[in-house]
Parts: sequence; C-alpha cells; structure tokens
Amino acid sequence: MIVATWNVNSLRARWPRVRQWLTLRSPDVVLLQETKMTDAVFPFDEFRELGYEAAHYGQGQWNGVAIASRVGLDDVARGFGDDDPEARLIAATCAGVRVVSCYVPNGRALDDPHYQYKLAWLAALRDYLAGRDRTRHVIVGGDFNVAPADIDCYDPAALAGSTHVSEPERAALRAVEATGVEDLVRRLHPDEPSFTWWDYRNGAFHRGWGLRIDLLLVDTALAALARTASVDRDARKGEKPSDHAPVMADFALGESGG
DNA sequence: ATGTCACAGTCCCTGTGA
Repeated sequence: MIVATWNVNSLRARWPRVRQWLTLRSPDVVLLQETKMTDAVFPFDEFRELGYEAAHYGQGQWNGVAIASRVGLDDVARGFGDDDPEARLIAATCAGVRVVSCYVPNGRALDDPHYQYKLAWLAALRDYLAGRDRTRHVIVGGDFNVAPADIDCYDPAALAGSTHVSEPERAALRAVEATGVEDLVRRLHPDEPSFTWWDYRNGAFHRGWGLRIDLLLVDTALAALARTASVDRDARKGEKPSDHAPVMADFALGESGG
C-alpha cells in the first residue's frame, strides 16, 4: 500500500499538478494540506474520476486538509474535537489503517502569539494520539512545520532564532513521537537530509536551501512493514509547483494476492 | 538573505500569510 502526504499550497491553483501526479505515482492514499478552499468547491468529482474517494475539512482562504483514498475511506473525523477554529486535521480509516492528515501552525516568529498556538496545537496532537485505538495501525502525515533535527536544515546556523528549528518545537514533536509513532523517512534513511520544502524566493530549490518539515509518522509495528519511504523531489520542479514536495511510503500491507 | 506565490478585497494594485 502506497501512502503519500503533500502540502499543495492551494488545491485550486495546484489541481493540474495534483491530477498529473496522482496518475504518475498512483498512491493508494494521499494526505493533502493547505487546500485553501471550502468543502463546497472541493473537487470531489474530479478525484472520483481518478478512482479516489475523498474527505475534506476546509475553511476557505487558509488551511484546509484532505484525505483521498482508493482503498476505502471510513469513520471520517474533523479536528481534535476541541474548540480549534482552524481546519488543520482530518482522520479516516483506509484499508484498516487509521490515517491522519495534519497541517501544524507555522508559528510565524518565536515572539508571535501564533508560536504559542503552534506549541499548544502540537500538545493537542500528542494528546489526540495518546488516546488512539491501539488495535489499529496509524499513519500521521502532513506538514509539521518543524525540522526535527539539524540534518533536516540546509544551514542550521542561518536558521538560529527562527521558527521550525527551535528547541520547544522539536521537543513538542518528540512528545508526539513518544506516543508510539516513528518518523519513517528518517528511520529508513538515517543520513540523508531529504528536504521537503524550499522557499519560492531566491532560487532556494536550485540552491538546495530546503528543510525537511513534511513527515510520515507511523506506529512502530507498521514501520517494520515499510519497504520504502522517500521524498518525490521531481514534484517540486516544473510549471507552477507547490513549495512542498510529496513524501511517499510503500507498506507490505493490504495487497490482495501478495 | 528575502529575488515568489496565492488569496481576498481595496478589485489590475495592495496587504497578508507562508
């Protein structure tokens, strides 16, 4: 089973690229972030034409998360069930696996109130995962807006004092992982930077100025079933790309005859 | 470091967020 996560930075602007990519890579399940649209305009029919059932938690101009699956989509849940007004988390069960698509707040700056919201949101995610059904596998994927370690940054010294690399954010991410989920790309590729995001400005992509902030966190038992996990850098190239590349993984799971 | 992109409203430019 192939599972991917991708921050598309507006599904309206990105739909031609997303459609092309779904046809090229044929993931079984894809987690999307920053759809930036309401549920009313989400392209459910276009996904269906490609063989995907989809669930969307949209807000409008900002945020918005979705899950598209061609292996079933059941028990959809939106948000943490608290009073968070922003559309940043959606969950569903696909082929028996609990799948969660997350868009963690950016934080903006260490002294901005949004940074405290980011830390609180990560704490809420930790609590949400701590209370999960342990009889099912879980995949928590998305844009975490945290580079877990210095290897995940093109230049750690240049980023000192910025969001995405601060110790409180990294500690909050480790607390999420301590509920029993593991950063799959890092597990399979301990020494590769594997950036997932490059700023649109300054030719950052071609200069290699990237961060690894998009993650697939999976339960330990499922991690052991992973055949591959990687970043699809090619999706960051070409016409009108998102500023994020998809992260993909293949699990020896749920294949008929295999 | 800040050379871009996408959005909405102020609506063909500007402010905001990333």
